Amino acid sequence: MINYKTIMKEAGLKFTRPRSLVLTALQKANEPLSIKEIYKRVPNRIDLASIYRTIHCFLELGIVREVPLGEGYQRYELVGEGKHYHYVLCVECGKLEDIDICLLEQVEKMTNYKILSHSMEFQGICHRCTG
Amino acid sequence: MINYKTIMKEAGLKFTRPRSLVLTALQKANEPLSIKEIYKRVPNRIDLASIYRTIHCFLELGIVREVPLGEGYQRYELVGEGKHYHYVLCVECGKLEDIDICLLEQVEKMTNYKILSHSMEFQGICHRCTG
DNA sequence: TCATAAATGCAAATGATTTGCAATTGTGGT
DNA sequence: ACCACAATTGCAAATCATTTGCATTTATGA
Repeated sequence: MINYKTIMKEAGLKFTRPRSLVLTALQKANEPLSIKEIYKRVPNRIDLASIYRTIHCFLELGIVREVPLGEGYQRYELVGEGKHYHYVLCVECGKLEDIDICLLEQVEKMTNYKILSHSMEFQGICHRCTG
Repeated sequence: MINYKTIMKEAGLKFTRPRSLVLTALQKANEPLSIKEIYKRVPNRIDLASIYRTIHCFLELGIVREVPLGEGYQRYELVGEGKHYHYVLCVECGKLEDIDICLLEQVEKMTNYKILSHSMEFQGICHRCTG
């Protein structure tokens, strides 16, 4: 179990109510959430600006990663311990599935870069929608 | 050599001056361009809205692909014949390099989706900036 | 050359994200 | 438990990317 409060304390940041609520929303979700979706899932209507600020803070801490699905906005998900996902979005029915591949290490070796973040998302038509 | 004029004609679209100029800008570029960069590189100041519309048209025709680098806007590049690229962006110095890997077929098999588009971009720190 | 649908430019609208600032709230020390 | 203070919030307004409506212009094929 990751102790987010400790992570934030060590970074000299406060563990505030809005931050806690955003974490909970992300933990409960079973897919990456947009800012608006987080907004809707958080009780007591936290301000949108605070959610944006919270997410940026989490991105810097490495708690959260960005999932760009080409929808015109970003989605975010908890990084969790080690393992992470990539997604296929069906552009017909909106279904989102995760794929279990990642090239991180391969790319670090190929490029000689220290990779900080990456995205690898696919858009297509799922088996059912293809007919 | 790809004949863009023919492609467009066959799709029932006009090969207009703005479209031609956007194509030229993309052909001359050695990296994916943002809408603003295209705007700046096109002579005679085509309207921004026309560039957006042109790019959408090219995306539909499959002439152009979207390259999301997490910069807050999109970049676009010509698809060319067959081969395409993925990128690593150095967040320190802004250098952009391409990587020669692609998982398209592997993912189509794994997921049983018809993949229409995908992104796979990396952000990190290049060898020189790491020191 | 002409007719006509398609495309453009302009200005205004939209949607996502950011920012300034006064009011509020965790946190560490007492 | 209380205080002091910096960090954070909420609100409203600003910004930036992208889209849209509409009157005017422009390729295209007859």
